[in-house]
Amino acid sequence: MTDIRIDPSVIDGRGRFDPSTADGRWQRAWDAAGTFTADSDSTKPKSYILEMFPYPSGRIHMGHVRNYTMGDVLARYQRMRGFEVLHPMGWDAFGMPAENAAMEKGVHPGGWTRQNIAQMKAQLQRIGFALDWSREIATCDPEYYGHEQALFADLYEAGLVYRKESTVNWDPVDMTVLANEQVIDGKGWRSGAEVEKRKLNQWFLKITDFAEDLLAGLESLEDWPEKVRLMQENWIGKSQGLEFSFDLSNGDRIPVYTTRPDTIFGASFVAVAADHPVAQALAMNNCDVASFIARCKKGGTTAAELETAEKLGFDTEISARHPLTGADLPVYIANFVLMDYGTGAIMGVPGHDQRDFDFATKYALPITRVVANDPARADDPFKGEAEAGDGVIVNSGFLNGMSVDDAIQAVITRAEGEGWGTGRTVWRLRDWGVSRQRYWGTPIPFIHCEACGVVPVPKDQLPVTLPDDVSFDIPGNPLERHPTWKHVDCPKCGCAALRETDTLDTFVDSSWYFLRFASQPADRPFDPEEVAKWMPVQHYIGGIEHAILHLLYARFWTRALAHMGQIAVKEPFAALFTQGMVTHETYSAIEISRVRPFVPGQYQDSEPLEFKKVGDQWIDVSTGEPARERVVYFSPDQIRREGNKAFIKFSGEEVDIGRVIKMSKSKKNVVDPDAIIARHGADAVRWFMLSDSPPERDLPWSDAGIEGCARFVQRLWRLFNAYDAGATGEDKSLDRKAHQTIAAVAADIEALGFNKAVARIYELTGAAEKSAPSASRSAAIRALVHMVAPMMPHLAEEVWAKFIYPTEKSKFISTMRDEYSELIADAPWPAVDPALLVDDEVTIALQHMGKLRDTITAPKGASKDTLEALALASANLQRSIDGAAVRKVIVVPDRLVNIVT
RNA sequence: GCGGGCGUGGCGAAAUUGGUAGACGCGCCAGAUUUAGGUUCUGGUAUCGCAAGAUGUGGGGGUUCGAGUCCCUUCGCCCGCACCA
Repeated sequence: MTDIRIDPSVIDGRGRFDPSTADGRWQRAWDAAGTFTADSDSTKPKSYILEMFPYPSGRIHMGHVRNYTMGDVLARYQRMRGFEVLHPMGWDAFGMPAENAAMEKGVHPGGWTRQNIAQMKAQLQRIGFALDWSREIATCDPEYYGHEQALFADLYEAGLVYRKESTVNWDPVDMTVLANEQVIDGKGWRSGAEVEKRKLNQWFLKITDFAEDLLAGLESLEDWPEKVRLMQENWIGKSQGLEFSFDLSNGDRIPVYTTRPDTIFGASFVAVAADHPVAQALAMNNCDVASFIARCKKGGTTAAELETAEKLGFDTEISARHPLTGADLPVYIANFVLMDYGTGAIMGVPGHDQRDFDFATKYALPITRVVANDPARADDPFKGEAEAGDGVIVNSGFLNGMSVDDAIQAVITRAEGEGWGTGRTVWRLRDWGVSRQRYWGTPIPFIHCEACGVVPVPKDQLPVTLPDDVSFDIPGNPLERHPTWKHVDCPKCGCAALRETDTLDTFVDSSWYFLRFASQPADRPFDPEEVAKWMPVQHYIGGIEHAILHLLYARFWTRALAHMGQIAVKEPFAALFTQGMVTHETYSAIEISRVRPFVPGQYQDSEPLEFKKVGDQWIDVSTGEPARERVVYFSPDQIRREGNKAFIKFSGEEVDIGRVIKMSKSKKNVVDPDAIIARHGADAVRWFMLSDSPPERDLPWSDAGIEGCARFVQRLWRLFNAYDAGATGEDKSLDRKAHQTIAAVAADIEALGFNKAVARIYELTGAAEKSAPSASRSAAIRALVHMVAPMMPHLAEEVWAKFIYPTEKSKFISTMRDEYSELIADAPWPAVDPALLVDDEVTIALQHMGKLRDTITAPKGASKDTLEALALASANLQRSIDGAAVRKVIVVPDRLVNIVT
């Protein structure tokens, strides 16, 4: 333990807490003492607290501050509860923004990233987080991604890695692959060219091998939010259905898959995906088919785009024989059928599937009802949309009268009996495509040899490091066009071969980083024994935006490692918490400007710009042409608020106050944590992050709010300043309040109800302020210092060192050594006396017909008869009853009496 | 299109198993302190009403002695959708 030796003179003498000196003082003290360095050999019980590590975009934003403050409170609280806590921090450092910066600013992605990391680390340190920086990792360091390459090779050996053709967004002008976010309205974000779908040979991870297990595992994740489990369940999307084939008039067969075999009699067409072999075969000899398929390839690859795109179909003029009715159904090629799901072909049942309904309506195909609410209404017309709901089967031969569920079983049984189909489980989950045609990522450690095929880079040659000498002035993958990097000798035969130039999806980097935090040997990814000491993560905190992909991938990766025997746990995160965003109102004004550039001489130089509104359009008065309207946003520090109005500080012009939305650069509604910390100190910001809004909900930032928090920091300082170690006398009600608060705050923190814990601390503070000096009051103040220590650690250390530790040390140190450790960061959570948790008096509500008429005070645990007698003695209650006959009296002990007349 | 979520004062919100709706904070109002502003302290603040009282948890309906909480229905807003991290 370090000796702190605070010189009282350095602590602000004007009676105010001064974060500008105190924050740094205690951050240095924790650092010097190694307070937050996790010891994996400790005999204490272990607790691993983890927040999702940040992408080093340049600056810490308020969302990070909120996220890490929550984790920090948990980490510090757990330490006070006697746990050895692992609370690490690192950087999810690969990704596109670095390449974008390289293209826009001409900097190297690595240099840009490392500079950002240095800056953001300094910012995090100024907030005073209890982090073990000795375990810091950045995924862009070869020391990290080299181990990742080794793990990838292990997965390959275990048969969980393979290559296949897959569709990407292709920008035909920039000749480059585009991410979904780089496709805007179907066009490339830089070139503006119409994006095409293109097939590439890519690397995949067999996450579908674990679909059943990933689904089943969700059951055990009791401390995950229900909604995240539901989202994952839907994402995995297990469905049971029927696979069967249609015989075609041209002699082919088309296997289709349906989750609604009960509606098979309602099938009026068959549709195949544009990539379907049947469609591809037709395209060979028919250019109409080929051009239709080309048309389907336009547009992006996102689910939303595919499913909202206008339904397009091409009648192949082939017919398919219905296996039960023998009817001939037309076969279409359709853009809404996906090759990746099921068999890439469907039976179209327009009556009971909305997409099929839209399609049938457009191409005038029959729409037959086969499910009805009531058998008598078997021929009711449709009201402009499909009916996907439950009901009774009608117009369906042997199925008539059955429920949907029974009919599904009946059709599967018959199909299997007659040999024309089989029941099959299909997953919505697809294998994870991890190939990225980019520079700034983990190189995929494989070599392509003409003779030997795909050969993994031997482990003793890892890491495969990225070359530094790359340029971003030409589109495309710099690794692909690097003059030497990809040329290597085949590790097997020694012949000239080519290195894989794809890099790994950055989600791979974040799928195992929590293991590397737990254990960091130089020669392998992690030490299983060390990992076992810490895993699983006890609390994992991050944004809801990761509810599906990151969390599913991390669960998969952990399972895959367990499958290979490398670790023992299957679920990486025992408890998950998804926090809300930090929001701020927006300030905007409409800027109206001349569309045509100003041409001297065309009109008078001195002529003022004048616009008038004609209908919805602004018109440039001098040219008569439509003017350009543009929304301009202003940042909060450019704005002065007055009542309900907002003005630009500089010009005094009034602006519109917009909605409270997530802080974002484009809307300029960001508040920089650094500026706030410089002004109010770290503790005020931390307190604000925890106050008011429940942590899972959005937190609206406000200047008034942070100022209120800064005032509360000073209010606590004054209360702690009034601490009297020698005070005597007992204040029983304050004792009760203090102990109830200690217990409730502990419960709130454990349930991550920080806003509630904050409210209780306010209440106890108010009660302590109002009470006269007494031993009880001094105890309440000591308890408060402990309780705020996880939330406002700098203030807590300062008051501990100045007001409490020096005076109490000599008195108690022999008997209460732990509580009186020099740093409050090392102190235990205050003990609770259970006898003080219950009140001896309670307030009883008196109701007449359920309406409140009076309240009385009664001893706790009073009998029903006593309460009834007390209630009937109430004048207010009697006035309401007004002599009516009492029919019933409901007494809820310690709560209420309700008279029914 | 599919999936998920959220609606309670001027604002952020709280409310064991259904049992006093609005704790706590912000803002606002009044007063005290201060040379002034800020700070600090005291009191008030759901709505209507002088009051008694009535109304009130997005809207409508139901169950119950009693509903923010349970059921049905309806409206509004937000988020995710596989190459953003």
